[in-house]
Amino acid sequence: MAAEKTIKYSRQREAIVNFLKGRKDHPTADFIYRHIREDYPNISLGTVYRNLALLEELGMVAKISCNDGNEHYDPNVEPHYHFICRDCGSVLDIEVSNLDFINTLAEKDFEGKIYGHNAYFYGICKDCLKK
Amino acid sequence: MAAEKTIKYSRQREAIVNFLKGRKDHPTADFIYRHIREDYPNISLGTVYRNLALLEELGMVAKISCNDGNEHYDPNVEPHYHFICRDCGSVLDIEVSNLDFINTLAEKDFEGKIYGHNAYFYGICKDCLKK
DNA sequence: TTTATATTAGTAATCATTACTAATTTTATC
DNA sequence: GATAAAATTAGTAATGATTACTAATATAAA
Repeated sequence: MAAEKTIKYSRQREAIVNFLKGRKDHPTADFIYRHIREDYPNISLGTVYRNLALLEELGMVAKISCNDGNEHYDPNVEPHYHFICRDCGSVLDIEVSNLDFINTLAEKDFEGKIYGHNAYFYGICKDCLKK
Repeated sequence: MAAEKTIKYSRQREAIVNFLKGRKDHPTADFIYRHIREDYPNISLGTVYRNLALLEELGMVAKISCNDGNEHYDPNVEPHYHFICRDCGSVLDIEVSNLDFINTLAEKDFEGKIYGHNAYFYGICKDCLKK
């Protein structure tokens, strides 16, 4: 029997959610920490990690592992694809038509069961193209 | 001017390459270390990491970051797709027809330049389906 | 063989993330 | 509004994967 833990409000958590919602680049925990510090100088990095993990558990935030060694966080939990800029490293949303049919393509000669996929696109973002 | 470093043979490196070539599951550095230790009890984990990095630099090994927190290594450097089993966590090759056209789909309404993509398929592998 | 240099084993350092703990906040109840 | 139980926090310590350092060893060319 899981002892459900009731969740109490915290300003730190609210600040984290608000900060995330205001960004398009899916920052890392450390980036969030350094920026929220401007408003809450005493917040600790552990609090940021703990809340991000909780928010993920609650389905309010998605963790994006995009192979740069750091976890990024996305307030948009709807399935969608990401683009990673080779120059600046930022992780951006990219709108792509539904690609679920590639699961069927992949399952064609595969002896296991495929439930889903994850895809990242690589290239140069709009801002870096200008430079 | 880059001072090119000549590369000398080492049995440890050879053992790493051979071990990797004999596997289908793209092991982690630590897994390779633990197995090569059976033949070379004195090999150190650092040697495994250093050689894997060198082999990657030489284009003889590919590093696969598949979101399970550990880097996996693949002796097949030709572009191909991977499958990750939700049960046992193993990373397997999966044969899929060329999917480069999804780059074009993704670039449609995107203001940057797309050079490539990376996709992972998730599900249950053949062996775990049996259980 | 000799000699220069790459490589190694072993260990220490780094970096992101997680765990721990006493003090503080939140929130339900009086 | 005061009280009390429980969640949350800040601060710090611990973890785990990976990288860096160094003196000793292995390789390869002369």
